[in-house]
Amino acid sequence: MAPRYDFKKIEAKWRDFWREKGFFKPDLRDTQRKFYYLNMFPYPSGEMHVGHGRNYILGDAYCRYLIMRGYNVLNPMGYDAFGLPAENAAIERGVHPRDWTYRNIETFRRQFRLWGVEFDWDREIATCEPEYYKWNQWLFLQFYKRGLAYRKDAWVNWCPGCETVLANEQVVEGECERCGTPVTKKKLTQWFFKITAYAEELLNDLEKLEHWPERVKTMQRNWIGRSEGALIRFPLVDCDGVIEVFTTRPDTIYGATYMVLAPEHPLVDQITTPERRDEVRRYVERAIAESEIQRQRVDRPKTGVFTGAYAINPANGEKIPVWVADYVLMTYGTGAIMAVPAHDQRDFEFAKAYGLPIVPVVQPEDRELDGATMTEAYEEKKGVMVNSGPFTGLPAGPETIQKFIEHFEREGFGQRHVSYRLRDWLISRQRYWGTPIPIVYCEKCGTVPVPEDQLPVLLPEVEFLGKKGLAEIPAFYETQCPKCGGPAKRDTDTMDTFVDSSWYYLRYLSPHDDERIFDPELVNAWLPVDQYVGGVEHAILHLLYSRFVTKALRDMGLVNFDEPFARLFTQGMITHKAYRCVEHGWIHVKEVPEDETCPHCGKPLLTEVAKMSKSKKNVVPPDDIIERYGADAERLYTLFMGPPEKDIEWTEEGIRGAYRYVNRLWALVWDYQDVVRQAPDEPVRREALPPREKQLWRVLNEKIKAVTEDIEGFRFNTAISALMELTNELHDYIEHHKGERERLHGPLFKRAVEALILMVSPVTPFIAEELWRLVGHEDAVLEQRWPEPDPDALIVEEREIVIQINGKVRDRMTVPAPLSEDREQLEKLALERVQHRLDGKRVQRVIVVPGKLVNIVVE
RNA sequence: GCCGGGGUGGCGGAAUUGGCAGACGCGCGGGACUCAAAAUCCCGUGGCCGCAAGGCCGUGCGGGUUCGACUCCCGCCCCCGGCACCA
Repeated sequence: MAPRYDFKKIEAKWRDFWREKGFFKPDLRDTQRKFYYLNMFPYPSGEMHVGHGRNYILGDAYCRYLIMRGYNVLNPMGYDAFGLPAENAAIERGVHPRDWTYRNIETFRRQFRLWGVEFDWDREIATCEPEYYKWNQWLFLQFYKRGLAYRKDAWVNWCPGCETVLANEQVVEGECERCGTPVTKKKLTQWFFKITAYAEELLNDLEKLEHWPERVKTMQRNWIGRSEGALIRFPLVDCDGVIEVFTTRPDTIYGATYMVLAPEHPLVDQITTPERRDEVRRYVERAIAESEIQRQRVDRPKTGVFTGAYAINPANGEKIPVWVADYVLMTYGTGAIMAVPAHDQRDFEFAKAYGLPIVPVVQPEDRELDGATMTEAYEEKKGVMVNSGPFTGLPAGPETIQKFIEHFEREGFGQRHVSYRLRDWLISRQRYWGTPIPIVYCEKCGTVPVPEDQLPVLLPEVEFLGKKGLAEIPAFYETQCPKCGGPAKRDTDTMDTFVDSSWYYLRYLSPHDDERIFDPELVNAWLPVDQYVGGVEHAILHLLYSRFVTKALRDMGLVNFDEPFARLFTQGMITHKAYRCVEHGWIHVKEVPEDETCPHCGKPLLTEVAKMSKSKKNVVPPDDIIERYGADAERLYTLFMGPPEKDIEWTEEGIRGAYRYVNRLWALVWDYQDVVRQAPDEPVRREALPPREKQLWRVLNEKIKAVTEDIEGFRFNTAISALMELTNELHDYIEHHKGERERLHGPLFKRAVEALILMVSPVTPFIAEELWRLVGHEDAVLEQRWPEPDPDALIVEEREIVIQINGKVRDRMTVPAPLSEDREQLEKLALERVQHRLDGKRVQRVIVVPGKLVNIVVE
């Protein structure tokens, strides 16, 4: 009888072993078999839960596998350590964000160790260290030099909850991505990174990323939002100037019956006639005050006001009124449109509401459009151009659109233009816990970049100030101009933390270099990252910014690749039931009794399956799981629970199932360790094996093949099920010989058990290391070679042939392998075999699929 | 509305150049061990009919192609994610 599987003792025994042996430290000079594996680095918030494990356990298992395959694996870890939650937590607890952050980092390190998740710890980085953020500042200065960082006065997203501005990417359905507060607009002077300069390339290069999930690429395509069309200038009547519009339908210009400016459009004030001024001002003020959510509701009625001004339609010389309406957005195109109500549903609704003329210029083939009776806009590009001057009679479509644009270009009032939804990346943040922007404002010299040799601009060492930023710390912002030495003021904003994470994967190659941002030689040798893994929530934000920064660095000559991440895998979330009592609110999962009633009042609890969060009190900490079932069981369950890209619910039953398997594995190897240890180390020859042994030999090699292929494809769930099948097969084999160990085939049994231990080791490294010693080895599992299938073992001597009648399985027969390829023989044998079922029925046809089946078609 | 992904037992999920649907695990039922329970082990487990042998039905719905469809085609429904007054 095996002694109890004492996971605590075993895991404690091996916990520091791999680190001490240096298995996770690559030799960076050896790039022959290099593999750069990377998990998205975490934000160190409190402590990790089992959901975080999805990411890191997967990565650790994959890297252990790669090491055994002989790869030189770089798998580093760090912390995205700047950010607002640190400030908020610090405000709540009265500790400095730095202390809170470092305490969390300490917890994360402890948890990684408990999990057996190993990295090259010499490369650990934290973005809040001056050693790191100095290079954020350096990067900013390089961007500034090249015009990729610029300051402008703009309407920006403002989160009243976080008291800071946000990038467009951080506004989700009108709300702050972080805190959910409805976002408002503010006009501020802020720093931007010119990501739009790379819009076209960011879009086109998505095609190169064949190993990225389709949905991430689609999301980025949508986000970039390319549309082709034209810019057209409409001269104003009675005053100088023009209104420039962007349109994707230049062919409908003859149907433009009015124009609309966004409420924030700078021309609004200039062109509004005195008698309309009050009304326009009221409308504009109200529109600007409204939140983005209210304004962006698709279903709300169109509103607007007439400015009193007119413009000339440059195509036909007609005078058309200029309106202001909030359905036109200042942030897209030029902030102004030509309105063609007959062919644009939004313009149509507006025209109907305000009695503006509707003039069709595209007539469909099957009906006659009439502006007076139309009930909706005709948006299709099919039919014939009408009412369109020299274009009348042309077929509607792309060719005609081109002709229109050429006409505009000849006449000089418009030109071809591509517009993007993507806007420049606003990087200023009015917060303390971030990278100071290395810019000084001098009354004499203006905007002056901090010289590179004066970096880093350090965050001031202050008692934490609560919800106040650098703007409240004179000791920080009062400075001298680097150019003239006169009194000057520092920029008091910090950078968006997405700047920190947009290049960290480059820093891992030389994390402590204080001469330069990274070592280009190493970076070019090791990048792009071979495999990047993280949550899909970064599909746009982090991944788009990183792609942009990589391209910018390439154009500076610092890197020689176009894309930072060759392969991307997005793992799903782990969810858990959350319980709520109508009276007592969220109830912690640990306090919920078996019958799912409230521990305070006994009422039945409401349940929902949700992402683990402190607020819903449904967080499962790994520490508890490891205490009760061990890290190996948690790792096994995490990888077995389902396909890693899918969201999945954590259950107590599931972890128990995994624990059972680890126990079974322990007992199996323990009980038969002597058979393995004493077996002669001789090759297994298939021909020499008795039938049951032949089967074990075949199954073993099939499973080696299956497990290997599954791990390569990140299908750990099916890899583990194959390992379980192999374990079951071994049990069955032992059972076949009634557990009499002298009847077991030593060399074969040894091969099978050892392959099982090695193949399970990426998933359950602790027990694997222990079992490996138990069967008589002195060196480490990570020093072993990954098992290879023996092609000879995969040869099948007999095949089972399915016999169908009319496509339904009716019988099966086992035939020698060579015979299974003989169509005529198979047909004959099958007919004989099912003769009794065919009585009297006429056989019409027989389909034979060699090696697989015979289908007899009757009547 | 547009784009992407998906829908298979009580549950998580396997299976695709069209060829045995439900691997593996959970749960459940039965048995062994035990004074008893837990743990463990063994057997069973898609539904319906049948004592059984066996039969019928079955991969969201409706059609189609095919000897044969979870898999391919056409038309729908539902769920998840992204974008959305983007001109």
